[in-house]
Amino acid sequence: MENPDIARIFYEIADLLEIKGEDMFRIRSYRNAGLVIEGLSESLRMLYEKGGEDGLTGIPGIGVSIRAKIVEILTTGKCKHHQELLQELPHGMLEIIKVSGVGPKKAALLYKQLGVATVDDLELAAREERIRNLHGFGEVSERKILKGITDLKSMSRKVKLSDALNYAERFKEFIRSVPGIYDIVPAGSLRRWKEEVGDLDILTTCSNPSAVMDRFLTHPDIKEVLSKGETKSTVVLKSGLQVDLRVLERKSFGAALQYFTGSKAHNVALRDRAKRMGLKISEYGVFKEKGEKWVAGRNEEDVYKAVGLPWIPPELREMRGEIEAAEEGRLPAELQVKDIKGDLHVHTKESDGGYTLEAMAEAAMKMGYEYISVTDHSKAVGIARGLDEGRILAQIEAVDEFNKNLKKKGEKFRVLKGTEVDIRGDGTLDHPDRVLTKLDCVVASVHSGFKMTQGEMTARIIKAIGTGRINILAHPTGRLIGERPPYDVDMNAVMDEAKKYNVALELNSYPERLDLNDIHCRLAKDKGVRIAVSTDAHSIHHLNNIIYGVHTARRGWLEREDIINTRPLKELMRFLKKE
DNA sequence: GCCGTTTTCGGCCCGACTGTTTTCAGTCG
Repeated sequence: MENPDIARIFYEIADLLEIKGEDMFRIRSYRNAGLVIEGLSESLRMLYEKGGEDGLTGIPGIGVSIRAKIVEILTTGKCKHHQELLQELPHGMLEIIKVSGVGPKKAALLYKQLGVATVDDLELAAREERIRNLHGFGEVSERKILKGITDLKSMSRKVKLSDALNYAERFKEFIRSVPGIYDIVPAGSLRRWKEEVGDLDILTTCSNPSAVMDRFLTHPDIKEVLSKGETKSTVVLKSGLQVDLRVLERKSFGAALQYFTGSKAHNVALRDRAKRMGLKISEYGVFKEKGEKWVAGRNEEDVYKAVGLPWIPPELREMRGEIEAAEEGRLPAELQVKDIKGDLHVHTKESDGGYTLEAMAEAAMKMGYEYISVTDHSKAVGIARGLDEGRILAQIEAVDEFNKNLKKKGEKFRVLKGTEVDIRGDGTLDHPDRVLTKLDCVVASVHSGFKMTQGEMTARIIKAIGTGRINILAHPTGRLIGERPPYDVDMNAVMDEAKKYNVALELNSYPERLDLNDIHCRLAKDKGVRIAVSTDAHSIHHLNNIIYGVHTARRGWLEREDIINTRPLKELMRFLKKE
């Protein structure tokens, strides 16, 4: 049982209690516990193994009762309270409330009156027009339920951050032409740079609100308008992505931006704090004197200032201790793209890249970098035309030659001799030592055998680290967002070993990878393990993906000092030589 | 169920939109 499994149990308890109509605040506690657990950087299982029940104390939102349930789940694999609730209410109820427009109250009524216990029951009841006669329902709600079921079945997955950014840009362009417009800003999880985005929240301020709304609703990508009002409309695009548009007065822009950026948990905590200070925060501003007097809201800084906090970067607003850190003045310094001095994971035409060494270097120089490390695949990755010993030795010569020419021209830029050497199934490396010792930067990674058990995979990677020949462990979990889950590896053990052998873990900036993720980055920081933010570029254009890595690093609370490729070349070389 | 710069009891974030109602409950974010 790992954190996501435990969180799911608490979410289900919350849902089931809500259907039963129990106390709202108790329900919120369970849901909040789920949120908190999902956001933890350490595994509850590990904490419990290390420190017993005491190891689980002090986690905000986890009190005596929920802590006992966590222990119960960790030791027995189950939670009695959860099981009992599932005895009382059919499991299908958890699915029914996922149908848009059907919440816990309606689900309970449908179950009580019509015996609807599954989504299939619900569909049948709607088709047979049995729902319209219930109190609080009508023909329209019946139709909506049928539609909600269809949508649920064809539910489009979340979209990748990079795709969401593209959509947001297109809407910005589209709305920009409306006269009297001041601001158009994407908020929500996109502004927090979350790796996947469920829906798009766009915020506008305008002297003519209805014109913005009218324009928005005519966007050609819209498949369906879910709701429309004077200040808020919701649509679904042909791609299945949901987009919300809010129109506000300029006076409220900061408060609205704060509110719509979320996360929800962060906002709840912030509002709670405001309340304790005799203030009220809404999307319209910060108010005092029983919500009568507007005191702030024009910009975000003012909102945070009103509750005695410095501005908190959006990437940190996940309720992972950012409010306490803000209060104590220990928020991480924001990593900037310009802090990155070079890219340590770059492919060329020699393996599966699209450009020559010279072209990649030139592109990197244009970005203002001081160095790149050329890291083509090794022979085991046949599909990528991985390099054997002869070819990598030739590449080493080519790099030396290229650097010599740079020097002649008075350029300070340097190309590091590198490899992305394959970690074979048995944990050995796919180049011999006599090759690896000739290189400046050895990046190692797993490209096969993803189905190994956790024990096997962890041993494999630890063995590779233990060779002492590796500088960077690339895409450490192997996941592809929305396509392939991470392989099963004990990241705690890998990090401990990496620290011991001066190996940095990569934060791969490919939008499909973002591997390490934010939570693992935070764990690495806590453990003092170094990170390399690289792009794994296969083309000159991919070098720009560094932005995704930088913002993910921010989400993981990483600062410049935690990242090896923020160092100038000389200092970087000291790390690579394990000095 | 959690939590505490007024509290170990008594609070707990706030507002928009919809459909079914004749003033509001439910849902959603």
